Amino acid sequence: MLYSFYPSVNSGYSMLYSKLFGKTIKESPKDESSVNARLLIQAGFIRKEVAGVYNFLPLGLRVLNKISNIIRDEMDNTGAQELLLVSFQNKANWEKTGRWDSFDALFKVKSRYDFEYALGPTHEEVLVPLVKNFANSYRDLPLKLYQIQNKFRDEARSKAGLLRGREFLMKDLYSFHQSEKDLVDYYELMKKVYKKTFSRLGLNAIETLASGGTFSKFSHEFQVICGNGEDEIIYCPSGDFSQNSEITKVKEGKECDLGHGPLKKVKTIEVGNIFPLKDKFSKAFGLTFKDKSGKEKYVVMGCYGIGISRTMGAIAEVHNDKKGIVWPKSVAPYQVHLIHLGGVHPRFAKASPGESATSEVYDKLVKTGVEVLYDDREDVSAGEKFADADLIGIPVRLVISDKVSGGQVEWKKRDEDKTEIISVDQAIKRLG
RNA sequence: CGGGGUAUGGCGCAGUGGUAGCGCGCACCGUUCGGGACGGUGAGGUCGCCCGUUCAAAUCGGGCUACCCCGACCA
Repeated sequence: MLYSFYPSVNSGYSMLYSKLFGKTIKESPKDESSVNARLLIQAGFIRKEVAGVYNFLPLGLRVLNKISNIIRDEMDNTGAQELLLVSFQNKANWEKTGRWDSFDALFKVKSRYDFEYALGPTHEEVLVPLVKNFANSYRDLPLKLYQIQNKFRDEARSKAGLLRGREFLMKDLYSFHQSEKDLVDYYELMKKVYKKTFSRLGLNAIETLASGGTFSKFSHEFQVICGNGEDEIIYCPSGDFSQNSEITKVKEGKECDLGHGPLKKVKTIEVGNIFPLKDKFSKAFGLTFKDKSGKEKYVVMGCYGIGISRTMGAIAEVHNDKKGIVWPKSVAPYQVHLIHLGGVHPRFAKASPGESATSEVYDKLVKTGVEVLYDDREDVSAGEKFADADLIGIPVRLVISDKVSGGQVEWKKRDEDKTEIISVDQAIKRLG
């Protein structure tokens, strides 16, 4: 919560740029060419460890957490419960489903001794045996469990920054039902919930029919249109049809059945995917329950994933301009980028922060609960501060300089050119 | 996994046989202060790794590794 007793230092709500770990860099790294990686590295959100594996710096982690919390909110609203499963997984369970050999992106980890583990790329092999301990009766169903955790996949080729990594953050939810009918009801609900979740994240995700891979006969993907995406869909811009071009038999340009005009083919990023697993895994592990008449039946399952770090990459891919990232408000690391320009209090930063006009505004914003990144650097030109603010992409920029008088700020939104001078209180009202 | 490219200071780059340089950044001093300011001083590199050729290798030859891109693959 808010540390109001010590308002001028960093808290969960605020940060002094001079203290922020992870600075912007002027020239983007040459060994990255994807838009998301260049922007996110340049703006100080992430740093590459090895190919397809990225560290998240404080700004990046804030975005990741914003995304995660929106997803949590939506998942909890469907009656799901969050838990946290292991990354080191039991080899025997993977052999039981046959995926120890058939899942080719599976990382296999050997210990110095005779142990061997699967490094979790997905969690059916962990959760289904676990659920077996607790769900034995129709009274225990339906059951919806999810987690947010790093996944590992031994991709032949990682690429495009956060869009295809070997280690990435993912939300995976698994549902357990008495009947296929109950699964279908929840599955249909999740389609709506996914649509809404992505919309809250600032993405228009198109529900798309796709293959089921090693999981099921078919699945539904949530695809965001982006020229740099690696997927391709054929869809109706009016929203009643979309299929992954891997499986569709329909051709681009064909008239939509509902008369909306020609179907289009576009490149996309897959940010979510849901599968009706049915009894595939319950059979493998003997996950059964007793129904009302005492008959033993297989539990019917579904699973629902959202690539959280990939979604962050997708947002950066979609929401940017020549100057940098333009974060949607809901996932921005901070709501306000506060800038002080010389003139009002020359050398102000050498005085204790609480004494300058800008710091007073900063403290006021923080006390009100507004998340602020305050560029308190001295001896840095206006142009550089503006350039950094644009690069980082926080939705609202507030400037205090000799252009504004006491109690006022200059307000500018990241996605607009217009600036206006308003009172601090007005600014707070707008941010509320 | 096939093909292509790259590897020199924190970042971006130059340097085709004689012992490494520029811009940015960083540190200090001064001047600046609304769109990436200026002057001065200074720190920082076993030139990805190994082997070889040579009196001498960032530079030539061989091998390896890492990263990026295209393709194949991809809950």
